[in-house]
Amino acid sequence: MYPVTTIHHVGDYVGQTVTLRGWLYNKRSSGKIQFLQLRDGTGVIQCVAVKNEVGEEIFEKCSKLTQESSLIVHGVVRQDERAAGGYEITVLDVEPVGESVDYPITLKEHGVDFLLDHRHLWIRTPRQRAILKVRAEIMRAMADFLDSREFTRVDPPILTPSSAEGTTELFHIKYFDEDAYLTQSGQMYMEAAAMALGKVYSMGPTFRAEKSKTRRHLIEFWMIEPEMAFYTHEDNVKLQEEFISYVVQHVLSHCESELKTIGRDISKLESVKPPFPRLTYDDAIAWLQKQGHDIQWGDDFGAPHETELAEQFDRPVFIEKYPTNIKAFYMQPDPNRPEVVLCADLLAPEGYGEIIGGSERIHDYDLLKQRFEEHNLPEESYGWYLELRKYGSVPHSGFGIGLERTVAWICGLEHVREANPFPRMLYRLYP
RNA sequence: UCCUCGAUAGCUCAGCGGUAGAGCAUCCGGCUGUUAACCGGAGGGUCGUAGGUUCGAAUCCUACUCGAGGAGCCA
Repeated sequence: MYPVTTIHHVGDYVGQTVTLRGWLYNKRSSGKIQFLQLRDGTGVIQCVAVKNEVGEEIFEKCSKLTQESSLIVHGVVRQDERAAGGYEITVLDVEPVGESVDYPITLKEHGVDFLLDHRHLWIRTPRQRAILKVRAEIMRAMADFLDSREFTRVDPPILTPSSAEGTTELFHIKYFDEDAYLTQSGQMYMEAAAMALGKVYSMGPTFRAEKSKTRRHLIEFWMIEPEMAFYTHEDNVKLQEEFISYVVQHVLSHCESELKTIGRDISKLESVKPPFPRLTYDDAIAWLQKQGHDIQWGDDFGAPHETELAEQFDRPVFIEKYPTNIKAFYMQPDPNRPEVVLCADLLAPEGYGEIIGGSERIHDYDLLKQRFEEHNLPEESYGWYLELRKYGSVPHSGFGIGLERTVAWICGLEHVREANPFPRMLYRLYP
């Protein structure tokens, strides 16, 4: 019996015999020597089997292994300059575990459609593994940042009686004899939680039944939604830039090899530190008009507008104080200019678009009740939300960050579908 | 929902009116340092579906199906 370890830790065992367990990523052979590329989820390492050294029987076992067969390898860890990761294994013995016949994903090129149909296998490749590691590290950094600032994680429901904003299409399901919808945002519940616990955040899936078909959209995606009692718009924006900067710097220092595998140009991330540039909606419209765009005050930005605005800066940019009537009903009007609201969207650089939407929320009972009437929102569904303003209401703010867009930006991905392990897209529910 | 593009071997693609092709993968053989290894050989096809034009259609036309990229909406 030899110590069992992982590829990530073989450096601690140089000169010793260890046991590794994993899958055969690739194999090259040359008559009397075979090179087995073993992967175990923590990395890839080359295991060398020489016929004269291991003997006929073990050499034969190696030659029968096919791509993605699972196996246990016993061998000596050796430092070797020729190896990609710096270490190699000299094979003493192999134990085949599960065979793999006609593995569909080869090491050559594949099309997107084929890869998505085989997503359950595609995630085994080094690039996809690296993206999933970065995603996990981003979520860890987000939670660490918020936990260290005394936020409490609260999980809002996924089944809801109706929508938060009333605009987007929701997934409708039967809830026994009632109608229910899959959540499109936990925000309203987080507002209730903030009145109970002060500073809270959620992390979970949200659903939009929109027929969106672009590289920035998924039908099911994850949001992180912090909500803070007594926070003003200004406090909110400041928290967001510290939050994003912490996450990016954390990934840079913890995921160096993953970012390299993905091929990310990390010089574009190093500058992501506070303060972030800020434009008011007014400034942004004026700037776009100067660039020759046909856009008027009161219009919302399109994707090309967002890209052009963000391209001016080397870090994310806030666009704040949008016109009241193009934003959600619950946003607090600017006391000096009621035609705009105290909100900010954060646009990521390099054309990744909006990654955060946040605002100060209306805390006044009468104003919120008036908004309900203006937007024809049924009080039987939203009564509880209005009631929060009746019992010790306080100014409060929050924001929602789209996880897949953040992962896509930090990893430099072409499309958000690679940022989710099993993406749900228009026309794609399998696997 | 709209606009654009695509569908040929398991995969990636070429062929664009006259006998269905290549590389990779698979199988067989060779090779003691390979890095998407290489060299030789073999098997592998209802050219997305339906109809039309033509002496003849993978190729031209029409419809449909499926997918991709973009727009709108959003995170």
